[in-house]
Amino acid sequence: MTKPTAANRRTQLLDAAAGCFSRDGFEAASMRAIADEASMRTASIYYHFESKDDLLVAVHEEALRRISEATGAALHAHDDPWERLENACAAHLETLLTGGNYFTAVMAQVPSRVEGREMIFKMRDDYESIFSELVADLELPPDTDKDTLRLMLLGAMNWTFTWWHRDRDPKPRTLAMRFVSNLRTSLDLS
Amino acid sequence: MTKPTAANRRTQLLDAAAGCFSRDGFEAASMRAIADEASMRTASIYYHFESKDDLLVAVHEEALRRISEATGAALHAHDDPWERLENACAAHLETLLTGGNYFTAVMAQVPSRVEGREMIFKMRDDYESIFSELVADLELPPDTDKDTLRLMLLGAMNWTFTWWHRDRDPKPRTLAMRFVSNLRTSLDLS
DNA sequence: GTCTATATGCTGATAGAC
DNA sequence: GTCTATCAGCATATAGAC
Repeated sequence: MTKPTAANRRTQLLDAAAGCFSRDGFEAASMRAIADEASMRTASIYYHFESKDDLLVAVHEEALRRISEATGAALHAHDDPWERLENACAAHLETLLTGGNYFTAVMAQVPSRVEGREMIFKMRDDYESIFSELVADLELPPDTDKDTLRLMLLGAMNWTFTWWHRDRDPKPRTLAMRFVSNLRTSLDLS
Repeated sequence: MTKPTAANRRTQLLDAAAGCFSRDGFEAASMRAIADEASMRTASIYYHFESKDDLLVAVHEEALRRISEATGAALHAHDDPWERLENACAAHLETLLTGGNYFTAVMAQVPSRVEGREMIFKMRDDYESIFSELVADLELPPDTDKDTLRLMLLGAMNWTFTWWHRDRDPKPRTLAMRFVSNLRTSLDLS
């Protein structure tokens, strides 16, 4: 039995916001709907959060905290740089695709007028720097552009949320392995 | 000197809609703003389009018509399957990144309540089938999953619109070549 | 075809009681 | 901390004159 505290009411509200943003999109989600889903009145939200924009930033913070933790854990699990990359990709993709509302909410485009937009982009960049390090440790052909490689891999992974369905498509880990394998080996037999 | 006709007023309206959707996002863009940008009154829009949703579908139609034309033209330009793929990717990426408002508008998530959502997804699928054919023609190692390969490539390309800036990053064609090259050759030197 | 005028409803946010 | 009540504004869409 948990006592209701300011902290867990805030969490409850954040969950509700993630759910609404993820289902309806940020603009179409209303403060009323978020309040409903958290069993509160609209006005009560403003005790915990300054504004709707503030709520979006907080959802991003939580999502990036979670995925940083998951991907970061894979970082020191192996010696071989390619294996480290594989594992980080698997963690990234698993979190993204099966991590629930927070990630669906975060993968949408951030509307241009949102206060705190810059902070959101900064948090993303910070997280993605994990992949810069992973790619930097690879031994690559001298003409390979490492930025392009990192962005290619992140793009392939991040785009999956537009098409991936749990019941139809390969498991996130399988997908991650295939992505890395396609890069690592030569696909040209001709 | 062009006479104002229903057809070119419609085009003007479509351009305005693409601009507003691309700048503000679909939900945040208002019919007033679209009308303003087309130098009309709000009510006049409804002579040409049934609803705001209808406008979004029309913008998608036009965008997909344009990119299909560009990418399709690259399809028969070469004999070698890898060269054909390279060229189709270059065309896809060039159109996406330098094709203006229509593509910025189309790359955003389609809100779940939009009437005509299914039609939009069908148009996308139809377009992307070009890449299924291109990948089908490649000679690949027997354990390569062709769906994963296609989706990986399309993901890498489509995600570029979240980070690419004209003044900072490589030209679309260069990027496309690097993407394909990363797949075609082996990156693992160890 | 485009206009003016307006219906109807929902929006984010605030004031102030409890 | 949460509530009731409400503000002021903007949304999409329609009616009907011209």
